[in-house]
Amino acid sequence: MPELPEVETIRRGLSQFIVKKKLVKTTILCDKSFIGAPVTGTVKDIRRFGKALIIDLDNHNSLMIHLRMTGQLIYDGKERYAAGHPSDNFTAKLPNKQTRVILEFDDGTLYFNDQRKFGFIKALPTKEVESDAFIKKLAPEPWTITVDELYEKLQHHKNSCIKPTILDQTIICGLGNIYADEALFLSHIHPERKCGTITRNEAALIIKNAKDVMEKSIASGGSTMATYVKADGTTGDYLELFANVFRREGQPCPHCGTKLIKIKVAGRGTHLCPHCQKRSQE
DNA sequence: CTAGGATCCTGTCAGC
DNA sequence: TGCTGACAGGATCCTA
Repeated sequence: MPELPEVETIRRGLSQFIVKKKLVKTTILCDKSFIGAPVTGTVKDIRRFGKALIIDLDNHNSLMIHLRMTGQLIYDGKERYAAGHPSDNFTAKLPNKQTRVILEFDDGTLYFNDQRKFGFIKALPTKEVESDAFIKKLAPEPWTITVDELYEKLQHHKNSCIKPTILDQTIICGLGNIYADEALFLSHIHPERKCGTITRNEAALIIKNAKDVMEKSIASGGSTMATYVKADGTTGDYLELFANVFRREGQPCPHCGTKLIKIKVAGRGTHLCPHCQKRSQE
């Protein structure tokens, strides 16, 4: 799914199209993709908490949207704005087989597509957004978390591997599978290092690099979800240009030239340089 | 309490 | 061509 930078990019992009527009009708094509009762109203603002988007209406109702692994938001109006999990749906005719919810506005239609149905749209009163079970648990993002807070949390999970721990949104918020691998690579930390072995300086490094890699992605417009057309006519993923290690197994490490490898850590595909990221402490 | 694995669901791809 | 298993940019639930 889109991680924090992609969701932030969607927030900014979608705001251009639906703020001040009126949501007039909701069509639910998959029951599990919409929680609560449909609402109508004019969009006042779009907020983001971690990887969740909140669309606030002017009548104290809100829609919380989480794209999870394969969610997409495609606004079809005078022009089309498409974002989320990259696929042909961005340019396809809509609705289609993967369309789960259709939100009709006064000047366009917002399609919520989600191949695996893990994502959802939830209607709730605006005042209950911040006390929502998911939102409430979120840890601070890399821009606001302190080194002390992350370091202390890692000590509470001293026997867990560092990678799945920084994917936990209640530990540090915003990282997903791509940016976790990228941040650990830049920090020269092996994804299977036990949290108990991570030093205070290394915790600081993880925060700094998570921030750097996500800022770089936001600055380039959530580059990892966009596609471009290569000289030979085939499409490429900006992710290929952006990532140092993600989906680059077999290629040389940009730092030392060693072949990058892919392993499995806590069930997730994990990319690293076996030379730059040592399992044992220096 | 932690840590690990299974699970939700659909689709694609590699290998036989 | 058809089948099978592995895998997938997330998060929760269950078990030991």
